[in-house]
Amino acid sequence: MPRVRIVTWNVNSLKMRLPRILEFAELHQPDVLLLQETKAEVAAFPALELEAAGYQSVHHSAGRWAGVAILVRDGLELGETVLGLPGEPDPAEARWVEAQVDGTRMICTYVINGRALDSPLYADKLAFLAAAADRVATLRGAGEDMILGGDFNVTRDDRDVYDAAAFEGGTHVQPEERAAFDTILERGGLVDAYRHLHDDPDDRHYTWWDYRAGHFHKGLGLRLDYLLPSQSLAGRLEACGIERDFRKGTKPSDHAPLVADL
DNA sequence: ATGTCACACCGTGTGTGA
Repeated sequence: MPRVRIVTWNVNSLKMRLPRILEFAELHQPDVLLLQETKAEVAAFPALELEAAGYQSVHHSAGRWAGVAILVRDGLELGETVLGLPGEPDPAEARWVEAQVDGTRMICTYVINGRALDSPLYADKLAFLAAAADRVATLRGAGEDMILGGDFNVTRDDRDVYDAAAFEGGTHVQPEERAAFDTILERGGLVDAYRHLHDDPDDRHYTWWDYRAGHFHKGLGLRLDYLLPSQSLAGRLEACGIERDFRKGTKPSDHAPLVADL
């Protein structure tokens, strides 16, 4: 695989965010984009606009909610695609899509939020994370290199949370969620690309900020978005960073893009 | 500040999901 720039970005509606996505593509020239929360019907997917910008795409749609897509720059080979995750709680929610890109499997996921610890959706979240671990273990066993990226709705440790006390008793910070995340890394043989390059005890950089109450302006965010390459690819990591500028300006998503060069 | 944004629906607001 030649040097690639890969991006994960929860865009919170592809339709609303298309101008910012095209702006981002023009500025940063990514080779692969993993997009979550497309919130677009199949027929509403802006394939022609993306083709005009130089990208082929695969979209797994759930209509008005969730939805994930992989965009691949012209010149890279977009091969086999897979829609859905074996064993996921509700396949109709469209939270997992895979595509072979020049022989490397790119995977884009939007993990179930969970809402609250006493919600059935929280059990579904843990089940989804377990199914993801099974899937990456299967792929690893088949000898495949991969890059799994997306919005995991989990922080890995308290560095990833602006105020751990404020989240006590809530989702996104629980030890069982974090353990489920670590199991994905272990069983898939994957590396947290951002932490691989930025592991200072005081490194506090976030990828999501609530739209409300000026949280972005106040620096109150969470690190929820990840790029997880196979260990065999991680040695080639040159850079991994968060493009905070795309959380600003006109009609931003509540997530910033996470970019890795490898 | 319980503070915003985006979706669908016959809608000029309300419910749902984040």
